[in-house]
Amino acid sequence: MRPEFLLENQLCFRLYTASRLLTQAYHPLLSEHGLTYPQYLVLLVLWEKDAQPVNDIAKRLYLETNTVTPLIQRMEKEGIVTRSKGEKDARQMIVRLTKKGWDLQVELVDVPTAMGNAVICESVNTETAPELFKMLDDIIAKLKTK
Amino acid sequence: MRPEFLLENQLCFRLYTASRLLTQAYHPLLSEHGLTYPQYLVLLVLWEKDAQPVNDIAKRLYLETNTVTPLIQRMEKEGIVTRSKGEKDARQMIVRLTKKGWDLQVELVDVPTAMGNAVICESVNTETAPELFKMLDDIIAKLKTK
DNA sequence: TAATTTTGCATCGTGAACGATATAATTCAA
DNA sequence: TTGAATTATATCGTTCACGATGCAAAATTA
Repeated sequence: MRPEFLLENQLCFRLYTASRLLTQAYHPLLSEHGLTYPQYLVLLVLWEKDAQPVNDIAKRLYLETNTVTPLIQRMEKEGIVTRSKGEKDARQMIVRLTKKGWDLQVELVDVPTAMGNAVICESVNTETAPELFKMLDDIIAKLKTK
Repeated sequence: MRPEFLLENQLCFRLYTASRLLTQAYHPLLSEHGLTYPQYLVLLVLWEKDAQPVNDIAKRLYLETNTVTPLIQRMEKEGIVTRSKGEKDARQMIVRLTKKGWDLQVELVDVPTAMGNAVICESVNTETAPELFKMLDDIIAKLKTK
């Protein structure tokens, strides 16, 4: 068999696996507060800047609106955000944090550090992380054609 | 806002995004042959060693059987694999490649190289790839508790 | 201004992921 | 050997992802 067909030689499989396992590691920390990982990502975006249209949130996460719309509708049902038509542009749906959405920022304050520690190992540490970030950023930049 | 809450500072988001975008890059190459990326992963496992029980395939991919079972059922429906009860252990479901499954190996022979080239950039190349692989492998090893 | 194109969002269908649960076969222990 | 625990797989429900499509509002162009 050609060596390229070996799972061990494939970058995508590593990214796919590492991503899934790390998301799984977030699970207990987030489900405790009724959140999924993609919902947590939306919160990160809104904590940074509240009252954004669906499209801006989607772009920030490199997702399509057909993924983000139902996701945010579920968050609305949970009372984490509100959705209301844009005043300047009636096509836009502006997403705003509720008090509950802001409160979650306090409740989840230790999550980033906990997750950072979860991956610290011989080859990935405060010294080498920038290199890893650079490589992943370059891969993302190369692949996002839109 | 605490800097840890910035999307830019989070490893998981990078892995999640890079994984999704790279899987999307596989899409045109695979859908042409009626395959999805996870189905392609199952083929990689079976090309390496045919006639494996569901559990071995799942373990190799770090997935649960409740993900792999329906996935393989779909592949069976497409005529890519067959499923039959294990003779030694009647609980096992042995998955075997059909002729169509083996033929796909020839049809997809250029995929690994094409995907490798798709991510080559300044910081990720033949020289630096081993470092990236090592870091991702260490992260995976640290996270797979089972 | 009227007609056309583009944009922003929503809906639908399909295929993962994955927690929870069920079932049958095997193994282990009393 | 019988009963209990374990193992291998399957099923179910929910939530992403994402291609395809639809629709209304806005922007562009004739």
